[in-house]
Amino acid sequence: MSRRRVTPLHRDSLAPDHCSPKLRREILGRSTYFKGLSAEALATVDERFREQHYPAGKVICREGGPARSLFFVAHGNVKLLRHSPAGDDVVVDLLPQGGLFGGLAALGLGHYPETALAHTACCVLSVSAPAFQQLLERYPGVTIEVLKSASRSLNDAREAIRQLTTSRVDARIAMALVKLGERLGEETGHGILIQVPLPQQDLAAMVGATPETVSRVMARMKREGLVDSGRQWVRILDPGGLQAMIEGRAAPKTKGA
Amino acid sequence: MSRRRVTPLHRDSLAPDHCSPKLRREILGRSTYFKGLSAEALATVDERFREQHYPAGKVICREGGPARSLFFVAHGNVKLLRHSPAGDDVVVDLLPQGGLFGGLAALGLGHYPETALAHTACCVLSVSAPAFQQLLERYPGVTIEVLKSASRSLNDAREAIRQLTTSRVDARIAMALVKLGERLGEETGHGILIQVPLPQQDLAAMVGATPETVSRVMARMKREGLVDSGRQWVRILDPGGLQAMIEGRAAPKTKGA
DNA sequence: GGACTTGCTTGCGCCAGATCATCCACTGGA
DNA sequence: TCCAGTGGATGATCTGGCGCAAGCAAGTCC
Repeated sequence: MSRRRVTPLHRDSLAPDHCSPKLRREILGRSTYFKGLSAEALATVDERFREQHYPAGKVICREGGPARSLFFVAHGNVKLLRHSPAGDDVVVDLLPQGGLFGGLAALGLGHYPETALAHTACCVLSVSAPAFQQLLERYPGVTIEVLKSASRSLNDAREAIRQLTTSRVDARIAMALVKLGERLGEETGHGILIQVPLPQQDLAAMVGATPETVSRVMARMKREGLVDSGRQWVRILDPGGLQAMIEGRAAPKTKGA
Repeated sequence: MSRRRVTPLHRDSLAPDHCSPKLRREILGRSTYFKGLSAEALATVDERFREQHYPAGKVICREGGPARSLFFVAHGNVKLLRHSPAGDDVVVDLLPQGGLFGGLAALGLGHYPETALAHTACCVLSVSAPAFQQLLERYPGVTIEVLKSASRSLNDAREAIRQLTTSRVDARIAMALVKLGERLGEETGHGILIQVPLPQQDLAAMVGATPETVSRVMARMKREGLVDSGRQWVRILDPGGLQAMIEGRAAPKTKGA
C-alpha cells in the first residue's frame, strides 16, 4: 500500500504573514462578534485595534504576564498553552481565524492565564483592555456574542475534562483529530486534510500524552485505515471509525483473532 | 492523637429546603450579577424568576435534555455532572449560593451540557431562556458580569485540564481540597471545615480517580497531618502542606530517609 | 547533492493507579 | 439497643501508558 507521501500542506499559502489593511475591516465585519454592527460602529471598533504580525513560533503573550490587551486572530492560527510547574506544556486551544484570546484580560483579571503562540505565521489585532471594555459597554450585542463564544469554549473545556478523566488515550486522540478536522480540516479527494502543521508533539500536548504514545496510536490508526499521516500532517480517512474509537467500542488491542 | 470524630456538619442548618420569599430578592440583589441594579430593575429581574425547591440528591436538569431555562442557586449547593458513555460521572463543578447554571441554554444551545443535581437540599430560581436573553439585552451590565463569571469558569476548567494532564492524583486531590476550602470552607478552631457533605466518591469524580485511590491518598494526608476527615467531611489543617503537594514538591513515597 | 536537523517509529522496563475483594466503623432507623 | 446499610480502609494483583534510548526518514541548508 502507499507509504505516506510528501507533505500535502502548502505552508505559505496557508498563512501569509501580511494582512492587507483593506481586508482588516472586512475580516472584523465577518467575525461572529462584530457582524451585527453598522458600518460606522464597525469603523469605531476597527480603529481601536492595532495590527501586529508574528512569524510562526513567536510568542504573542505569555502566561502570567500583565494582561494589557485582548487579541483577535485576523489571519493564521494561534495556539494557546498552559505550562506546568514541571515545565510541560498543555495545548488548551488552537484558534482559527476569528478567534478571540486574552479575553480575561479585558475583564479585570491581572494576568494572562495562558501563553499564546503563533502556530502559523499570523496577523493579530489587539485592543487595550479598557478600550475593549468600552466597546462592550457601547455595543451590548457584541458582549452577548462574546459571552456565547466563552460559553462554547467552557463547554468544550468541560468536555475535554470529561474525556481526560474517563477515556483512554486512543479515544482522546481520535476525538482531538475529529475536532481538528471539523475546525481546521479541508475535504480533499482522499479524506479530510487538517490544514495546519500538526506535529505529534502538539497532538500529544493536546490530549495529555507523550509523543511516543501518539505515534503508537497513530500507527494503529494507519494500520486500520482510519487516518493517513506523515511529518506534521494528518489526513482523516474514516471519520466513522474514529467515532467508534471515541465511543470506546474499538479494537482495544491488536485483536489477533 | 484524637481519632477522627463525629460528623461536624449540621446538615439541616446547612441547607434548609425553604427559601423565604422575602429573602429571595435580597439574595438576588446581593449576587455578583445583579448587585449593580436599581431597585426597580431588580424587581423586574426578580419577577422573571420562578422558585423551585429540591431535596438533596434530586435532579434539577439532565445532560442532553432540551434546554429551556437557566438557573440561579438561591440556597444550598448544586453539583454539575457530565456522564461518559460508559456510565462514569465526572463532577465538573460544585456551585455555592449565587451560582448560575444551565447558562448555555439561554444562549441558543439546544441542550443542557451537563446534569445538575441538588447536592444539598436547595432552593433554585429559574428563568426561561428567552426571558433571560431579554434581561441581558435590557441590562448590559448584567451581561458583562455573566461574561466575567463565564471567563472565570473557563479559566478554572482549563486549569483543571492542565492539572489532569500534568499532575499526579495526589496533587489533584490536594488542589481540589484547597479550592473547595476556599469556596465552601469555614474557618474553625481546628482548621478549615468544608461546609458540604463530601463523600470520597464525589472527590474521586472531581479529580478523575477511583474512591480507593482517594482513600489511600487521604490516609497519607491524615498521617502527615495535612487534613482530618471522616464520613462525608473533610477539614483542612495545613493549607501550606497541601500547596506543597500541589506543586509536586511533596513526599513522593513513604520517604524512608 | 550531501550533511545536518528535526520529527516519527519502535523496543523494553517500569510504575502510578485501576480493579477486585474484603473487612471495618459509623450512622440512622426500628 | 441492635441491625442493616453505606462509606471508608487496605491488601493483592494487573495494566495502560510513560521514560529512555536507539534507529530511521523527510525536509533544510549550505
